[in-house]
Amino acid sequence: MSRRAFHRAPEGERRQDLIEATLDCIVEFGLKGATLRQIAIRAGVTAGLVRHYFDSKDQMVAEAYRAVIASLTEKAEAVKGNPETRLREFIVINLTEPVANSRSLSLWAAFISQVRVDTTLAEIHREGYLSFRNALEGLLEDFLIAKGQTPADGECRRLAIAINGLMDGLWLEGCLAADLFRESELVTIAMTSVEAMLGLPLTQTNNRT
Amino acid sequence: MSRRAFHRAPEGERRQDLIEATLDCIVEFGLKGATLRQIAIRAGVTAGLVRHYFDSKDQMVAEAYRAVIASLTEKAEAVKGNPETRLREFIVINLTEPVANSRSLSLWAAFISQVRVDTTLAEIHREGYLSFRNALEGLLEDFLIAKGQTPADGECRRLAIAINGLMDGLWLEGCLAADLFRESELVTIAMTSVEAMLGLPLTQTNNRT
DNA sequence: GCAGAAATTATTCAAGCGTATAATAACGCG
DNA sequence: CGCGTTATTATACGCTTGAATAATTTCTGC
Repeated sequence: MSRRAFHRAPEGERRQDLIEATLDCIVEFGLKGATLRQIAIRAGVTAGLVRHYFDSKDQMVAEAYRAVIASLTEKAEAVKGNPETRLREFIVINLTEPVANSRSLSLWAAFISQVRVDTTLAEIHREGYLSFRNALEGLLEDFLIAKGQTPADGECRRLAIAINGLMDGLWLEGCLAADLFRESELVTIAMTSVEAMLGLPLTQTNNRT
Repeated sequence: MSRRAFHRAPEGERRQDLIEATLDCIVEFGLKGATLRQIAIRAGVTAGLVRHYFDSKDQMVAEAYRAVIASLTEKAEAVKGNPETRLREFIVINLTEPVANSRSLSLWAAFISQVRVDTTLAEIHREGYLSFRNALEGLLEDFLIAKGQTPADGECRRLAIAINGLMDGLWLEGCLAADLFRESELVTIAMTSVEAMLGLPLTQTNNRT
């Protein structure tokens, strides 16, 4: 009787593989189809191994959610350049691959639908949302100040909410039905709309050709 | 040995009760927690009855999704009045109760996350989305024409996409974190933003005091 | 108020779930 | 090279799931 051959992976790597496999399964089979056995198959291990790396399946799923949030926000929070460029880049990043695609939406929706059920997930969510909106608010403040304006109290907050809403919504549309839009149509719409909301142009600067 | 007492309900009523119970369970326990037994408890019947009214649990869930879509769109599509009032009303309806609340979002997200998994749900979704956006596009066209404009080809489509995106996003924010916004703050933000995007004021008309 | 139809309950079933535990293979270190 | 550690597999367990079927109650029409 011979057992399956295997190799011992470094802890961090295996954990990441398991999380990635979890996300793959959620996308492909939904949250309820993402069983330990399916996840294990996807990760190329056996189901029992999960509990060697995580206290429970639920804990692994929560960490997988953290990974999703991170993948949705990390790029946008790392933009560099002058305020105008950063604001433009922020918009572009959030409305194009890899942030905007149907896989991201599937994952995001799967977890959001659990926020009411699982308080752990609810916390992870709120953290991510606030940090994202604060980043946008900072971007807007920098931009307005750079344009010589002194935004009134609460003005940046109001704009951040509105623009965040607009971008969430366009992101949603882009993820749900990418085929209904021409290439980069959503980015153009977002730029035009944000310009209208700010009452200022977002001229393309610093673009290398 | 005595069995549980019961009464025979009219077909339509019982079906509706079962669908309602299904949605309640999805909100409270998530899609994977919405089991036949839980649903039956909620509906005040026993689990076996479900298959007397539906071919399978999956079919019942699909019909429950149809009901959700209908509840999210029926009010907005019934607005009356002149174009400006209808546009205003459309915005208000979609950003206030009962369309905008955390229950709606939970349900919507639960189903959206399954769109990739279940082709039946995917069809129901696309139908609902397009009919909603078309309604908005018609509203915008009527409004612009009433304002003496002759919108260029594709202009209404572009505006409908952008405004639909904005409203989806604000709806999302309102559902996710209602406590972060003052009463009707989102409606105000939406109005201001739409005015900016259209380049036209949305004066409050026909309001009875 | 009885008979027949059918709505509802009760029970059973196989499959799949997450978890627990024991056996074993791989690797690092002397 | 062999030994101990532990990452990994394998197996078993108790429970829940959706579905199927049988038993029973309710209701309608006469």
